[in-house]
Amino acid sequence: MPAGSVNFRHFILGLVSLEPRSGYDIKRLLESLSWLVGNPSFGSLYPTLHALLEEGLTSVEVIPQRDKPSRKVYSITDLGRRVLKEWMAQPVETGPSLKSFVMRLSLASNFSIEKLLAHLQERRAQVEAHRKTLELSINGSNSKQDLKESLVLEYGLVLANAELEWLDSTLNQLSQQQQILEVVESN
Amino acid sequence: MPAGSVNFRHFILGLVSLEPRSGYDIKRLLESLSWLVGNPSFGSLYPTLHALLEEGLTSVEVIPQRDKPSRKVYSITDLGRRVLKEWMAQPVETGPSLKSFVMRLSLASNFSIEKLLAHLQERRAQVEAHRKTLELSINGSNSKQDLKESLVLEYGLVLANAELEWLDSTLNQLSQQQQILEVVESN
DNA sequence: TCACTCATGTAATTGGTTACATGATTAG
DNA sequence: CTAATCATGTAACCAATTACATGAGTGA
Repeated sequence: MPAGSVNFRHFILGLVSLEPRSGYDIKRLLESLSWLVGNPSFGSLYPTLHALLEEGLTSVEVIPQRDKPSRKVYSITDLGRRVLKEWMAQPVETGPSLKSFVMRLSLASNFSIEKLLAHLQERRAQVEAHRKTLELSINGSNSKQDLKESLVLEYGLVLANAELEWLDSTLNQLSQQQQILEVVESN
Repeated sequence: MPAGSVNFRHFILGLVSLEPRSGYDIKRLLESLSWLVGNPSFGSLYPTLHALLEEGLTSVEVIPQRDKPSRKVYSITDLGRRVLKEWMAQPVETGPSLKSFVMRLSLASNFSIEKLLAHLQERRAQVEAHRKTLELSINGSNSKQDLKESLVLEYGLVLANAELEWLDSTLNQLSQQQQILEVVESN
């Protein structure tokens, strides 16, 4: 069920862009991040790798190994880089999905500090909006749902607040760093 | 992309079990919770409603309205209740999915306090495990991924800790309530 | 007049999943 | 001798999406 789901295609392209990897490499990497971004099965991983290759966004190098199946290591092409850039530029869909945000975050951190700031700020705005609606429905006078006054909203609020706190402190740190860089550059 | 996705079927059945609702009702309800549980489109909502009906898990009452399309209000059947109960009993899939947990949480809060406690404890164990692996990879000496030492892990850790805190305090409160109830009953 | 809410639905497509197949090597 | 790891892949299936169709009433 693709609910609230996110292009693994682009994320995988991004991972390949960081350094050349095989499908198996990617799987292993994603395993450790599975809670945050999810962990696509081989059944979808390999086909997307094939698709990316066919569309010219990546290239392969087949590396034979003694006594093991040969690895297929994918690298990003110029075209791939262009497509990836485009994807990174467009806004993250609003909604429940931590995933899409985290995907971008993990890639953006390898890009410029400005882009990173932009992503975090975008997220901040979304979470802030989310927090407001939660608060409204908690104190809200449209009192007719059982669900509403339940734990769920409180739970959501706690997570939202924690996220906002982290976003703020991270934004602070980063913009300080940025200012330092600017000063250094201007000398 | 159906990554980490979850049976909306059962959740919808659960919503109908709380009180009879139409497809439109459900949509409106889910809208306010979209951040936490997601908000299925009509294109999937109506068909699942049809399927539930066909399988005898729900029944309909068609309520004609003057000057508006008639509403189809679904109620749960005995069979439906049995199936729902079964679903609630089986463990929540591990993984990234807030969604599946929140779905259950919002339904469980209408059930017994024991069940609620069980759900929260299950979640606690999962999040705790998640937190540990995150901490390991943060201090971890398997230092070769750029991603690893990036913001993502820290972000995940912050969210996990916030969730754990909330889970603990909620578990405390609830088990206190439970003890009080027990005392009352034994008198 | 235009857009939105109410209220239902279908068809085409997408992007995942599970289960399967292959096959050698290593660790308990 | 069994199970796990490395490493690739395909086929059948599933649950969601988007885009479309219909149609009256309300409010700017």
